Amino acid sequence: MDTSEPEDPGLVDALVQSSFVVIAALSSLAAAHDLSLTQLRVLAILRDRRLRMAGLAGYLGLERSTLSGLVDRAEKRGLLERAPSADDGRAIEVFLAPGGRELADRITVEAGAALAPLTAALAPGDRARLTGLLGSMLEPGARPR
Amino acid sequence: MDTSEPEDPGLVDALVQSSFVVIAALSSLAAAHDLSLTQLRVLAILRDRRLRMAGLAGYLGLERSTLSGLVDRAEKRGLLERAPSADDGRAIEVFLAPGGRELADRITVEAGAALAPLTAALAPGDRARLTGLLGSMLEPGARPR
DNA sequence: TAATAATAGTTGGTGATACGAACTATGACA
DNA sequence: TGTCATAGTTCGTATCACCAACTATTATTA
Repeated sequence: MDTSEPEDPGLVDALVQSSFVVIAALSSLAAAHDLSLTQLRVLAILRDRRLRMAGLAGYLGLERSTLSGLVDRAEKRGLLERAPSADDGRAIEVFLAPGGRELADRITVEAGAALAPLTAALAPGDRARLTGLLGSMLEPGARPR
Repeated sequence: MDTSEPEDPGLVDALVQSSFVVIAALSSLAAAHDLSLTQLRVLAILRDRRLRMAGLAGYLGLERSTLSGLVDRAEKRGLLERAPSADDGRAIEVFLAPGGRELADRITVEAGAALAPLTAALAPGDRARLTGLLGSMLEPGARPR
């Protein structure tokens, strides 16, 4: 007699554990390039986007004030650039500087390698299945909060 | 003509994205209890274990010195307790204080709720499939690094 | 057994991260 | 035009995390 809402501690545990493992791998990859995990995220996000400070803060779930310092440091390192928005005199757009693009590309490759021990544990068919399941879990509207 | 190592940017992307979503949910859950993500992890880890400082640092991938302050603050809040090890006069064991156990239990429940939007997006059969796939991905020896 | 080395944890210094509040400048609107 | 809202920044504070140096205890080994 299964009631409506099935409890799934197994799935929650698996999600949490695998997430920590993935994040740990990315963190150490970031550290290898002297980046914080957040900076790595910024590079990844800006790989195919150009965002205003507030937009980037939204993606990251951070305050605008936090971003100021973050972008400052990344700009000083030649990873990001700032430019005033053409549409809005108050707004500032952030995008990858050449150095940032190069690093972002390299990190994308390295991330695949860093996670290979995980993905390689699955048969090709299972890899595709997992990709599909994660994808449908992330479908718009599903995000917590 | 598929060569030996299939590239799977789709899976890597899905893993990274879902991990960030899960971690963000846990972070905001932690913040709701005035905890950092690391402190939340400590509570979760010590839920069924009693560890020395170095052991806990190992689980978390942090330096021992980082743990000292972390445990200090948590101890001051009544979440953790320290006790000298019976076996080794140098070692100190850390474990949940009553307040920490209560909070850890509550957070376990809330984590399930926080991730419900994700897990609910899947049919029961898919939930089980996903749990299985993540589980085999995390099988011993698969961990990156 | 006495001297040396290794280990456990802490302390102190530094830099990055993140927040909130207060501030400036620009845009929206009434 | 005057008021209000928005975009970013700056400032102050607390946490997080690292490293190097230190104390205390345990292991080695000569």
